[in-house]
Amino acid sequence: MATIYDVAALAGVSPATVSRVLNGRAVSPDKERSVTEAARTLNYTPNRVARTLRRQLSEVVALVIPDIENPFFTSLARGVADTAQEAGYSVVLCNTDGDVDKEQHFLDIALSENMAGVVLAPAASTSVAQPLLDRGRAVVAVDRPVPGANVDSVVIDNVGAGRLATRALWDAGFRKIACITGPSEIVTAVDRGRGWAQVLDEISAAPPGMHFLAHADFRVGGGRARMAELLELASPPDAVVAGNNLVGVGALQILNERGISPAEFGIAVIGDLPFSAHSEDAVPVVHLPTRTMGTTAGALLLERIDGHQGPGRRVVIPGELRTPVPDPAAAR
Amino acid sequence: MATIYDVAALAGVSPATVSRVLNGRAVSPDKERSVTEAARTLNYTPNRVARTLRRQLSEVVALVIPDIENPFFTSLARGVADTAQEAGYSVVLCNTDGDVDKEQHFLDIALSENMAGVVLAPAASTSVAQPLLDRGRAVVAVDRPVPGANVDSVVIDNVGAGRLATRALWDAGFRKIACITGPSEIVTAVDRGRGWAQVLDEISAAPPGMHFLAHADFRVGGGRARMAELLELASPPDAVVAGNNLVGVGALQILNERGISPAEFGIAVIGDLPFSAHSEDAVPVVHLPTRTMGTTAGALLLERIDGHQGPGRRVVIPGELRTPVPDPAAAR
DNA sequence: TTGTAGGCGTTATCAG
DNA sequence: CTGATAACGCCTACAA
Repeated sequence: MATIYDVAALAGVSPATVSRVLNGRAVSPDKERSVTEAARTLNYTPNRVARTLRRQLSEVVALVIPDIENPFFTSLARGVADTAQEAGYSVVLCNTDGDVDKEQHFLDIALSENMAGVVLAPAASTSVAQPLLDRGRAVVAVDRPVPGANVDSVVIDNVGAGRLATRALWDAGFRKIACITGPSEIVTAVDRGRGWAQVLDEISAAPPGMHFLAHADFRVGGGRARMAELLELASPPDAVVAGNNLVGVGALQILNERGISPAEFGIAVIGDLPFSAHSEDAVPVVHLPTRTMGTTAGALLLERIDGHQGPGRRVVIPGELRTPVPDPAAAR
Repeated sequence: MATIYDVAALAGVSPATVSRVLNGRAVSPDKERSVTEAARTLNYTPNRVARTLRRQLSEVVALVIPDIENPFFTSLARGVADTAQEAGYSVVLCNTDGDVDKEQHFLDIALSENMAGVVLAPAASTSVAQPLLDRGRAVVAVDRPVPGANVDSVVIDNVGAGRLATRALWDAGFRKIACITGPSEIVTAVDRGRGWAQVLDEISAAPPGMHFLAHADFRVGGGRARMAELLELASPPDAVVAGNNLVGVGALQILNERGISPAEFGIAVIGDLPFSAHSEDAVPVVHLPTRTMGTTAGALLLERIDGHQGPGRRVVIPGELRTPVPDPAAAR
């Protein structure tokens, strides 16, 4: 591998001059030309490892997410990648599988690899990015907050999303509305459940009890299991709010398997249903602009990397209710 | 950040001895103890950048894929990550968006970051990993082959998968079977189309012409567009083979929107339908063991990293036809 | 503007 | 078994 010394020798200048050319600093035009030419003929590529060691900072940012198979997070990832790559940073994606230890491991690596920053969708509320912050590294939390004074966060208005979904079902005439949200350790999940409870407390003469609030894991299997249980209840609900996209898929699976139509049993989903092949799936959905969350998080991260100081900023992004329009083709 | 010198000073030994302890080399027990203790009290973490610079090789492998939003690739990614992390390597995921330039960029970075290896799902058949191979880096191609003598590859038996899907439709009684496959630049897509053509040539008295073979991009939108076109044909098909999972989703969308049931118009999909909420989607599917592809690719990569020499190995993984079982609940 | 030289933190070589 | 020392490739004072 050609080094900066090889280029310098071929160009007849010092390594320092080569470095200057590479980094766009003032150099006399003729030397600049001979350096770029020498670099090209040697097929020279700067060694990023050495550069990082010297500069104490690499041009890589990490994106740490709990579930790479959830379209919510892959869409988010694209947003982050777009802004970061725009600014010349490479993005490496780390999947924690919701495992706090794996997450910690990745954060350790981000630190010891001198990565410029981390966008973190924390697996749990105990996630700790303090070592990174102590070293002055940029950290932005996304989807869920992270403890720490100087971390920016980009989150959904989860209470509001829960309210929108619940309200949509109420307005459609359903009166016994249940909710399947995520694990009680995940703030996002709890908040969506709170939104559900708020609306019903405000609006309903007889708000349902807590037996209408189910906690699933945020996967298809969780949605299936809780949905099936709700239907077994002695006094079952007539509608359900699904706490995220995958829970929504699971719940819809159960309803479809049992031949229950959306007209008889209402369902509204928080988050966008992935890869839906059916217009019957055009249930009310609270659209979550995941890509925007990603670009926003990326922008905040870049600002921090560029030296922005100050306390953690908090960007709250509202969900947007989308009720299906009657489809003339399907209604034929 | 504590360095190896700090630890050495606190433990009363030389940096070299600390390094030996860290790397599990022979050291007297008492010194070993004082070193580990000093490391703990200083909260010492080895600087991976410096280590990589010195060793000329990092403990990171890259996985380069064309579409992070396609479950086919995320599942693959989990397989690769599992085996690689098992062996102590960190996996960084790079999304090329099918863009050859982005792909090249990531390969350059893998090189200049001294990464140990790359698992590459190439965006195009022109993808060139030669610079990596020249530097002795491990490279494994997955899903699609890559030019180069010493690259191992893990691919689907795409012709076989095309045959299975087509045969399933034929056996179900359909006689005018079309095929929507991927771009003609992608070998995977072409091979699946060849499988389709083979079966019909062998089995049909009047094999369809090439106007029954449509090339879409491998996305939902592509499946939709081509499916709609096929239905407009003066003499339309009565069944279709979808060339991948996303094309399958798109084709199903069109069929569902028009109220066409799988009984009247047959569809078989190569690849697993993601997040399906409907048992009507239980169409014949050629299951592709993506996770296994990932673990296999990871294993081959690790062998190469460990010094395995020799010409490129080729692992071909068969698809597996899964026909839906009649669902008593849905049939009620 | 240009060159010299030192150091980023680690590991490997070579004496002892 | 242990320690001093020289790299790994680059950047950046500092000096010219």
